[in-house]
Amino acid sequence: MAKIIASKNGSKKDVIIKKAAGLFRSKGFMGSSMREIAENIGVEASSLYNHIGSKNELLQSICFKVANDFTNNINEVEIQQTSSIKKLELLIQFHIHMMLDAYDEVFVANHEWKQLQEPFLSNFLHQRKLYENRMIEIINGGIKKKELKNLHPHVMVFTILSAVRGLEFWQQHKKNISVTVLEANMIEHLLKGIIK
Amino acid sequence: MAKIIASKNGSKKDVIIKKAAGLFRSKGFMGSSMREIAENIGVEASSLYNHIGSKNELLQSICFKVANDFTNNINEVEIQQTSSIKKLELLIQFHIHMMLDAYDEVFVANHEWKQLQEPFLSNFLHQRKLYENRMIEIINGGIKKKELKNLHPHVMVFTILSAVRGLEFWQQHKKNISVTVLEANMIEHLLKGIIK
DNA sequence: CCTACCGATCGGTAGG
DNA sequence: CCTACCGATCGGTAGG
Repeated sequence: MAKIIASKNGSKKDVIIKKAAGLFRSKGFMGSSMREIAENIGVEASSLYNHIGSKNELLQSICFKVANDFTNNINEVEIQQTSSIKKLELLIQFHIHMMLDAYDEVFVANHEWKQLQEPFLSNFLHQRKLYENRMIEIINGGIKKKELKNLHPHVMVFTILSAVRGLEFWQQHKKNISVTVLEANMIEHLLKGIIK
Repeated sequence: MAKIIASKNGSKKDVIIKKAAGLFRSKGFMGSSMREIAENIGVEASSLYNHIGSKNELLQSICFKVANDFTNNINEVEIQQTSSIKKLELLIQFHIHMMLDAYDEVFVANHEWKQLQEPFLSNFLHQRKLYENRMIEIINGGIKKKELKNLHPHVMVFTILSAVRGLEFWQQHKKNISVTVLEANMIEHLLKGIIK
């Protein structure tokens, strides 16, 4: 009769979500069973249902927590009185830090959102679309003010967003490359290129 | 008693693999059943086993076809007598074209390789590691010849590799952006940056 | 190529 | 929180 131990900054539900995020990242949503999550925590699968409604609800919690974090950040960035370049830098920085602080969750939101059920799937995609559009607006502002090259804004946005997702790989090389180097190098690369 | 129709340039097995790639991309490997693949083709699930050995074998065929295509390309690029910049450009170009010509397969190789069984999983990761190392060597050459900035080669490699993966998103915007614009913009961005 | 079927495992519920 | 269990679905096989 083991028990789920709620931590200081999280309910039992949060403990389950955290374990689920780790498992969903390493084995995928469809490849992870409720029995595995339960085993990881030390209880029977059926006990989980005292704290959560369904497996899909776990995925929803993970995906929207991540989406909301990014939305909140761009809210702050948008109102700053600074150049478009600096705004992009702030956004990239936040993506890098999210990837380090909430690796499992960001990974799952990036890879498993397709398994979301309606209406959550549509909501998630809508929120991501809005985020992209707001990035495009920042870039359009930069092009108008001649801060940025006149490249296709949409291409720039998903080049940047995709590049920061590459930090998933980086998790395996943590020891060799420091966060500071990584951040500086990546921002340099994505803003100023690599040709000398 | 429907039959699998082999096309001119592919056996019945190839037809099954192609359908599987499409399904694995849209629903994930674990989220796709053999019954769904069969239904897509118009036969019963058990009939598939006259042409293939197992579900995992389908994933293997997809992942290694893609891996081999990339390996063959870097073989050709490496021996060319040209600058490191041109070599990177050729590699990026090939990634873009693979993403367009074999979208499903590249997507599956990128997202579902984790579901590979041993020893295929190790082989796949090894092959990818070799590819990355060869890109790093090209970049190191460019740094020595002062063609490229002295940034961390590994960070450059996965910034580039991740960025081209962003073309997955682009599939949804095909109508608005031409391949030519996309290719030129992305290469400009990844090599020379976006700051004016 | 199909019908018929196997054992295993799944998400989830009832009831205590 | 657990035991016991449900119906559904899975990958795969036997046999024709």
